[in-house]
Amino acid sequence: MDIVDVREIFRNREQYLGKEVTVGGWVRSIRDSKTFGFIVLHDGTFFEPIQVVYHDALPNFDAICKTNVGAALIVTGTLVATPEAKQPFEIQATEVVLEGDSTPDYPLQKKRHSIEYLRTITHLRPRTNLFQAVFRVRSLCAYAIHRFFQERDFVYVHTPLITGSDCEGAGEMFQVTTLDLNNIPKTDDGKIDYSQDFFNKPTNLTVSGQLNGETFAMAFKNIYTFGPTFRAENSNTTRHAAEFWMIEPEIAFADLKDDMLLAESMIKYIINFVLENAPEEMKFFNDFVDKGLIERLQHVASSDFGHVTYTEAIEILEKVNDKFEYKVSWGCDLQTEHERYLTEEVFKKPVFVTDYPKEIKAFYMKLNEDGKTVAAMDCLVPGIGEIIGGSQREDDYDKLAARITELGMKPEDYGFYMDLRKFGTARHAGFGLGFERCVMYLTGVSNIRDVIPFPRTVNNCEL
RNA sequence: UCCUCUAUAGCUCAGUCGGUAGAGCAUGCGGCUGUUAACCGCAGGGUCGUAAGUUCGAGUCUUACUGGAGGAGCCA
Repeated sequence: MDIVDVREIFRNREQYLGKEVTVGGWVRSIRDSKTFGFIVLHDGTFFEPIQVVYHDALPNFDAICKTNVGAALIVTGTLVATPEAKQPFEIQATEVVLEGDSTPDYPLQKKRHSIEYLRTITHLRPRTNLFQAVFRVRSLCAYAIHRFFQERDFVYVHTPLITGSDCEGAGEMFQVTTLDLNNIPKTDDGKIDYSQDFFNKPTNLTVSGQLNGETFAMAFKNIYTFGPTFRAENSNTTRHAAEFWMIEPEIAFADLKDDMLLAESMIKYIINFVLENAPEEMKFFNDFVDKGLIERLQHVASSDFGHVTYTEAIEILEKVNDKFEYKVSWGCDLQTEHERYLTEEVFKKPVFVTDYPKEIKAFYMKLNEDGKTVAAMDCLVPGIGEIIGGSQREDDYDKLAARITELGMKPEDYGFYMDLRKFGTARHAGFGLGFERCVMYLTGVSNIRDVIPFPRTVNNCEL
């Protein structure tokens, strides 16, 4: 018995029509009349389910009628075209084998459930239309990102998840320790004795692979990282998670313009790849999650992203300051409401905001000639806000050392990072793309918890 | 962490002015020869998130707590 994927049947239907097929899947819906019944079977390989018709000629007809939603079945029968009906074809069953039954209290019923309810059944929600579509697109999106960089000969670098560097400074970190928290060893002066910890010093989960990535960029020229990232921030929003994935390319002999070109072509590549390879899923999002999604993505993929400097952006925003709860002026950080106004009202497409005041950006960003701004860029997209943050890196040893000192940090804590500026420094740039935010943008799904298979947020670490 | 909203049947919700609980779907049983979240009939199903308070009486009013949602900050 060769079980064929439903995807294979839909994609090569002519080859299967009129022939006997065997499929294995889970019951989405089942209903019976006196002498026959219908099963909507979904096998996970394709967004659309396949309809099975079973008659009372089957020896186990009564048992099939009692089958519950969610049960696993293996069905053999003839594939018949149904041009008059809603579905293109169906299987006239000659054999229905109950692989594993379900029960009447199966939490997914053949009706619409709220997304919040589905969130409470993390282990079952992948069986629903919405999450089938989300997680197939997530998978394709990851593949598209690897393809994009590999086609351009970027080297994929696995930067460490456990870091002993306490100088990443991008948010709260999760500490990693093997110390017995019920009996913490102390030194004579009462501090925690990390000499007894696994790594002989305090360690944390990474909040960014960028600094490590830079070392490889200064060896391989073009590299990217793609891996999990951890932030212990107490944020409770639709777009923050404690564990998320990030893509961080780093390119040498390149400046901020090259960086933005890379970011823009990457976003367009991902959009085109997903539209081409998940048409059914994208149509579903367009119809039921975010009307106008496909048109918007196609528009983004075929037009140039907007560009505006921070200073210009402030000028634009100051003219409509009465719209905002937080008034803008040069030097202030852009709030969510300002970012949304820029990308949703002014540009109506993704826009790069560049050259921010150095005070509101990280220490490693390249100081511009004006001495006031740095070569930073944020890419803002409608509906999500910041999806990419990047910069050209400060490659001048003395300027970087001065900036580190200016911020009250110690250059000696950044030994390896300073060495890169000492031994053959070169201009270089990079950015970080929030993978989940990218999936949200592609699908129109508005809560990050619904694009992560097993989301970890404050107070929530199920399964 | 702050602000706002919210919690009633397995699910989605209604419940008026404070007077001891209702619908649809789902489930069970019966009917139906082509359904599309099938349809028709009958039935079962509730400590109204938790704890206190006001009241003759609380799903309804008050307070606290817990969970959920949205917004803000932080960021990707």
